[in-house]
Amino acid sequence: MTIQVELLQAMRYFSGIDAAQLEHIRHLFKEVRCDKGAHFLAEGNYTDSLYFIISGLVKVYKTSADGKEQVLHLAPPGDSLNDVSLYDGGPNAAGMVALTPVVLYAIDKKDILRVLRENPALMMNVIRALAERIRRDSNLLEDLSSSQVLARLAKLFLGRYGGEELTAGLNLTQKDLASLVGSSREMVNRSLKVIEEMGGIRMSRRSVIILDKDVLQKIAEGTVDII
Amino acid sequence: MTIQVELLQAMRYFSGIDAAQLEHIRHLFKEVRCDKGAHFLAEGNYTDSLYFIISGLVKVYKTSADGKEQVLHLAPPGDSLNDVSLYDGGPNAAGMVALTPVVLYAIDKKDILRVLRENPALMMNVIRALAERIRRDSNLLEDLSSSQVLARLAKLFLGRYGGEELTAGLNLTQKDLASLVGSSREMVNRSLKVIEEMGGIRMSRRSVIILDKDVLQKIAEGTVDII
DNA sequence: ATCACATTGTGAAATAGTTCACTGACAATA
DNA sequence: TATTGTCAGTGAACTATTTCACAATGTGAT
Repeated sequence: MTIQVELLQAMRYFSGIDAAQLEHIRHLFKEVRCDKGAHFLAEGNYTDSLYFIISGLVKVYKTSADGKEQVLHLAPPGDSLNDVSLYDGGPNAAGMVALTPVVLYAIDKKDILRVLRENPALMMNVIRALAERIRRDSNLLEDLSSSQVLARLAKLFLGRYGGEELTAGLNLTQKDLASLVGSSREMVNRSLKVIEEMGGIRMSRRSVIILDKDVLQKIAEGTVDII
Repeated sequence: MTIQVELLQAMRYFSGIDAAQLEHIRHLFKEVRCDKGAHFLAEGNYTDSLYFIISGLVKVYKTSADGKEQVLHLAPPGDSLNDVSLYDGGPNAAGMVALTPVVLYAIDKKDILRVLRENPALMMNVIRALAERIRRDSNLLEDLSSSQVLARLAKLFLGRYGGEELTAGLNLTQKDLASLVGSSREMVNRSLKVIEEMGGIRMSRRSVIILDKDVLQKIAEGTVDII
């Protein structure tokens, strides 16, 4: 339950901030542990904390009126969670689930806002982090509206989406993949088969092994015709 | 060509910043005028300026490999442009076109960064502005991947997208509407007819008049079955 | 007024993706 | 080991959307 300064330094927010300063604020954080599968933050609610991912992987998603889920991001360690509602005062903009066991450091809204105000270097870090996220989101947006499922899946495997490359240990189901690329489970299943036949991946239960990035690259570009 | 402090105060970045401070930095801005239709910022280029919209409307868009355009935002006066590349150091994340004659105030990257560093209140404004944008983008993202064209069009007319309600004076073509909702011109044409028949809008060349928001609301929710 | 051009309207064919319905495979646990 | 439940595979019907092709309409420039 002790908050470690070295772990804080690995967060995007605190990169380049010196240990002495972090030493002063470490007491403001609380460690939170989530089991795999835990929905620890619900869309639409008001949660007055900011979270940092120390370890594990978090799925950030939105659910539409008709129940369809769209994954916005697979957040790896170093990422912050729930920034948006903190800074714009609105409700939580997305839901979060732990895809693996997750360790978070949590800090109260009022505390982090105070710390920020007193620390311009930190604010610049936040600004950069938010800017990177906007770029990522708008790339995803463009992609979702232009390329087709096959290409989107290939891009996913190339690590173009969540920022993290998908590894074998993730244990994502085909349904998960579907909501990552904004499609249906069946479509993902069929597309995976195609990519497998082309030698890009090998499928097995709850995991996909990447075999040939060049093949994926070609599929991602839509250069390939499927017959 | 004179930069006016009162106009600066109307920008999201400078809201709540007092006139005396703005007086000190006004000399850093340059006024830029764009004709309607001018593509004044290209995606992928490096442009070391931040822009503020004083008047007019700017279309912010991305173009995919196969030439399809997706509109990210219709930016109204008060908005800043090109923030992302400024803060993350990457190339321009989107292209920009003036949809009307536009007046911008431009400031050099190094200048605005210096001003920011010296002014924590300003930084907090930036953080809030970026957070609002992330929320907007992720709503758009969810929407594009879930609802269908008819519903997306209705939402567009309800002002749920670009943040601004579409007015008659905009002179958008059906092709423009298509790239706003991520669809094709023909599909937009047919959908507009449907909405018109239901009494939600009245169409005329290059403009759409909103007649009945309740009808639009129902269409947006997907409550309506089209026969 | 006329010509050229951009915009709009529309049918029909093609396509991508969804949904449904069901089967088989696997894994956990009782 | 039997049972239960989740996950993966797959055909078939259906739906939304795109694409193509072309006609009609309006607009601006000369």
